[in-house]
Parts: sequence; C-alpha cells; structure tokens
Amino acid sequence: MTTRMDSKPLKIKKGQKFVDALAPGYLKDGIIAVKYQNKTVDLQMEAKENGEFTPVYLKSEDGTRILRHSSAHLLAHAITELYPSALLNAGPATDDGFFYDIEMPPVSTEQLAEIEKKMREISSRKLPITRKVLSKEQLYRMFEGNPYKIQKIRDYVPDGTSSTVYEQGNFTDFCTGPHVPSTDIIKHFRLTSIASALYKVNGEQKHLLRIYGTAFPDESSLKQYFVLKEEAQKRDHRKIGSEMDLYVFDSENAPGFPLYTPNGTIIRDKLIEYMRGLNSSNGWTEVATPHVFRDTMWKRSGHYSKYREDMYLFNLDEDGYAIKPMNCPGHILIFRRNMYSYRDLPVKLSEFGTVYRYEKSGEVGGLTRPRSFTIDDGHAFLALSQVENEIVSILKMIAETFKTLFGGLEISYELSLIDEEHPENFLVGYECADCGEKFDLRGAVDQLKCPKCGSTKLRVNLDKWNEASEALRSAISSLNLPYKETPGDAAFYGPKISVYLKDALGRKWQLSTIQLDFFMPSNFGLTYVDSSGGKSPVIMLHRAVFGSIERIMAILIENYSGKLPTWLSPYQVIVVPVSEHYADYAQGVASALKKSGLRVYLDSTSETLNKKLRLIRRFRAAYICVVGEKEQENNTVTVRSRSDTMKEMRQSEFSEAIAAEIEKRNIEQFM
RNA sequence: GCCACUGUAGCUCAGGAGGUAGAGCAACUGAUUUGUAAUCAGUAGGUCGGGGGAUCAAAACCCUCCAGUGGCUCCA
Repeated sequence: MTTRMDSKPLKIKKGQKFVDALAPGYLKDGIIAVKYQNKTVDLQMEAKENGEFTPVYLKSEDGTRILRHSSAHLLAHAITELYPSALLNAGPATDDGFFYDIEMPPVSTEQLAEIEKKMREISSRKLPITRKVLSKEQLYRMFEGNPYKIQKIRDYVPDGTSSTVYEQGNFTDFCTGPHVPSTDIIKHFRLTSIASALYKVNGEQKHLLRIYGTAFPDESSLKQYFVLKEEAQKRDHRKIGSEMDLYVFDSENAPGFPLYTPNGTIIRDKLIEYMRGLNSSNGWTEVATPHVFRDTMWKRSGHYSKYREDMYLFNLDEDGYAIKPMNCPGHILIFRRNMYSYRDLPVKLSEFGTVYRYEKSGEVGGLTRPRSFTIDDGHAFLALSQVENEIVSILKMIAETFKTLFGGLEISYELSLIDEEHPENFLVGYECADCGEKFDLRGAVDQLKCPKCGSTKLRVNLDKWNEASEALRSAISSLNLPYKETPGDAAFYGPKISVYLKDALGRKWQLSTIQLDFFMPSNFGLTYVDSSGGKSPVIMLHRAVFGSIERIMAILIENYSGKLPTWLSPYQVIVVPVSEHYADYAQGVASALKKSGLRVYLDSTSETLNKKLRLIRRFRAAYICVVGEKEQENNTVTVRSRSDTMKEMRQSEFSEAIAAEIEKRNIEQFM
C-alpha cells in the first residue's frame, strides 16, 4: 500500500493547472492529486504561484487516503439516490477505510449490500469529480434543509469568505477535498459495517447512522486487508483462551468478570512473580489493601465526583461503601500513618490490586475491557526534586519488562498534557481575585466559585501542571525515547506518560502508564518535613507497568497466538507415549521432569498417537515429548517444539536445556 | 446507553413457508496398542438465552428483557 513511486518535483507556473503541468498520459499512471506547498490538492487546481509540486500516486499513503475520502463521497452519493430523505453529516477517511455519518432510518445488512451495489453502479458511470468554489451565502443556499451541513458552514467558513463543494453527476457535497478525478477510480472497496454514532447538532445529542467501509488502490490489497482481519480473529484471546482453558466468562452470573481456571492462574502467577522481582530490585515495597472502603474516602480522593457512575456502590446501616475502582487512596491511607522527613522519601508502595469498574453494557468485552481487573499498581510518594529520577527509573523498568515479554517489538511513548484552552475538564489550581484564597477545583468555568468568599472572579493557576509536565518531559527525553505530546489527554488530576506496543500483527496496544498527581495528596493533606524544617507537599506518582494483568495476558496470547514463551506456558511439557506399552517409561519421564520443577502433563489416553497429538494441540504446549520403543531403549525423549521441529535427545539434556530457557525467561526455544 | 449482527448438546454448527429437535468433535463404555493433525462400534447428553403474546400447535411469528460480537476518538 505504501509503494514508493518516483516522485521527482515538477515545475509549475502561476495560474497553470496541475493536470496540465504533467506530461500527457500521466493520469493513467495512477496520479490522482499533487502535493504543492506541503498540501495535497486536486489535479484540476491552479497553482497560486510559480513553483514545484510532486505527483501523489493512488498507491501512496496520501493517495490511498484521498481514495478513501472519495469512497465516502461515493457512499453518500449512493445513499442520496436510494434514500432521498437522508441527511448527510460527515464522511472522512480513517486509518483503514472510511465512514459516513447520516441521519436516516437504520439499515439491515441486506440493504447495506444494495448500497454497495449502487456505489459500484455510480462508479462505473465514470463521473468526473469536480471542485467548485462558492461563497458562504451560496453554500447556505445550496445546503439549506440540511442542519448538519449548515452548522459546518457556519463553524468553518468565516463570513465574507468562500469554500468549496465537490460535484459528481447530480451529487454535491460540501468538502475541502482533495478527491480523485473520477468515480471510476474507486473500484476496490467494500462496505463493512453499520454502527450508530453520537453527534451534537445545535447543542443537541443525536444518534446518526454510521456506515463503515474500506477501499484500496487494488484488489489484492483489499483482499490482504481481509486476510489480516481474519488472522486477527484467529488469534482472538477469547477463542484461544477457551481452547487453552485459561479462563471462563459466565455471561449469566458474572457478565464482564473473568474467572481464571488453573491454567490461566499459572500465567497470572508467573507474570506477578516476574513483576514482584522487578519491583523489589527497584525499591518498591509491597502492600495489601481491602476491596471495600467507606465512601468518605472516595469523596475525599475526588473519585466520587468523577467516577461515581463507574463505581459499585452500596449501603449498609447508615453508611455508604464502594468497591475500589482504583488502589491509590488505599495506599495513601497506608502512607499517612507516619510523619516523613525528606530523608524518608521516596516511599514506594506497590500492590497487585484487583479493582472493579462498572463498564456500561456495550463496553465490556473479553480481557481487554473487563469489569474487574488486577493492576500491577504502584504509588510513589516523593518530593518534587525526586520526580524526574523516579520517572527515569520507571521508564527503565518498563523497557526491561517489554523486552522480556516481547523481545524486539516496537514500543512508543505518549506524553499527555492538559488542554490549556479547557482547564475546566481538569482539576486545576485557582486563585480568588477578591479574597486571594487559593484552591483546586474542577468544573465548568461559569459555575466556579471561591469556596471562601463566593466570588466568581477566579484566576486559573497552571503552575503545578506546568512543573509536572516539565518533569515528565525531561525524564522521557533524557532517555532519548521517541514520544509524542497529546494536549488534552491528561488524567483529570495530572499529566501522564502512556506506553504503546506494536504487536506481531502491527496492532497498537496501550500498556503502561505513569501519572503525576499533585492533587490527591493535597486532598489528603500529605506533607513531609523538608530540610529547612518546614512542611512541604508530597507529590504522588501512579504507575503500572503491565497496566493490567488481564490486558497483558490478552496481548501476550494474541501476539504469540497462544504459543507463549516457555516460562509462561501452562503446559511446558506434554509427555505422549506412542502406546500404552510405554506407559511406564512415559510415567518415569514425566515424573523426572516434574521433579525438576517443570509443568508437565502426561497423556495416558489409549488413542492413536496421531489423535493424541491432535487433541493436545489446543493447549499450545512449549514442548511435546513422544516416547516409544526407541526412546525407552536409548533412555531418550523425542522432543517437538512449538514450531514443530523435532529432535531426539537424552532426558537429562532436555531437562537442563528447558530449565535454562525458563530460568532466563527466553522467548526463543532452545531448539 | 445507541446501531447492526448473533444466542439450538461441553465445542463447531445444521434445521426452521409453524406440527414439540439433528450432525461432527469432545465425554462415557467396549474393542484396537498405534511413531508425530481424525481406528472402529456403542451409550449418554438439549425447558432451542429468559419472560410474555397471537395460535389447536412455536426453536421458528410478534413484544420485551438478558447476554455475546463489531462499532459509537480520528470533524467540512
């Protein structure tokens, strides 16, 4: 899809159309737009001044994006022909296709096929797609009767200026383009699904119908796309997890709550054991906190006002309680049992804490979005001067962890900051202009009031946020890690770093987070005695390396297609006798291996060898040992690895090799 | 919560212009004793997601609830 074409810059004169600046016949070579002054524009556009441009080929990334955007128009065109009363909203290209949001009655999958058919028909009409410049007034007139378009014209086209529409046959859409020059360029596409999408028009929330599709420059990439989707489905952790017997979802009695079987529990335990070691060698101590707290604590921590909707709440006698959706306040209660001097900090508390969040019914799914999950949580209580060092140390733990779990897979970092335009979405400091009171609040600007004098004249103070952000930024850049800043994505109580992994199928998963928090410790009045004998506020740092055990398990399973590294595998060895004649020898092999600490399963059924191998396949054992006459005589085992290579070897040799592999937590097998 | 699709045996699925359920695999029993992805025969297994309705009659039709899957961030 990202085929690089020869795209030497070409010359263009002011007022000349790009299409005319191309040598004749270029269009057939798959050029659908050009890049001029750092923007992609239509071939029919005229250059504003003398200069250079480069052709954009359909097969390039930019070209494919344009193709998809044009496909969305084609979809909209088909809809207007089939359903004249439909009101179009917007239809952009996405990373792997396109969609269009439309106000219209829901359609069935059969109707979807009809729409696709109509699209093909319109495509074959070979309609030229042309761009027209219209004034704001003309646009209003053209789209009157469509409140969605009217709103966009109002919002995006300044008074007295103009914008553009794109026309293909009798269909016109308000759009800045660019687009492919003709409908018949859109050939290799498919509509994929129907969804409903929330949209606000004139301040009112509306459910629009969203139709998804995808398009590619050629048929083979389109096919490839669906092959990859299928491959992803084959690796679905829900499917593999039930084959490997790792966990159960009981949708009647525990919707959204995973129940771990003995096999799944082994994986969990091994992950926890690994993290425990890493925690301890990095100065993290471990604590245990209860699952239920009085709501007084949640009110104080700020969770009650922000997360109440997602919390499991209940009342007993006169008191309100909540099951914990997070571990942090519990750790604060432990931290504050003492007075601390600056010499005592940082205090680093970790816990494999299971939390419960009431996810809305449409949002739960598998291990990636469960209602209960276990965080490899940790909270550091420290002084501002210690923040950067601590973050560096955590970033190193993260890098080490993912190298162990995934080898060389690519990880990337994101630094999420406050949206300075909309501080009301965050807990920020304010100062009262009237009485000078300083306080932290979160809420709509026009509802904010000074808690002391009731004045509404408040000044936002982002000092804490800026300091926090700077500490994160300088830690991440001191390690030369590639990162991207995303304003507005911060947690409501502080900025954060998120870590992403690209898996074997190229999918991006969010893993670790590090969040800085100036506010929760101040809600609980946490201070330490600084070197001058005064009280200084404690800063809190939330971190999770795995993120959640369930999520990391799901990613591991999908990435390895269930064939986990040996140290994590529930079945490290399955011993299979060729027939029952060798049951005793097999038994001996199995117990010797078990004695050396391996997780071994002996298949003692009386099936044929072929059948036994077929039936145990679903467990994705690290090694399968077949033993029969030959092995019994030679005191050997014939070992078959995950990748189906086979080798006969002495029992002791096998047992040492596998022990070393597990000890080092190798991803690769020794054979 | 909203939209589409789905819910029949432990698993994968068939059936269905309405006449109270089928297959393969798994399980169990017996025979077979097997050399790297299906040996044979037999047995057992289901309130067709729950509830309600029209019907002489519902797994099928209608209503409703529950659950699962994919979406609901990427702006003209």
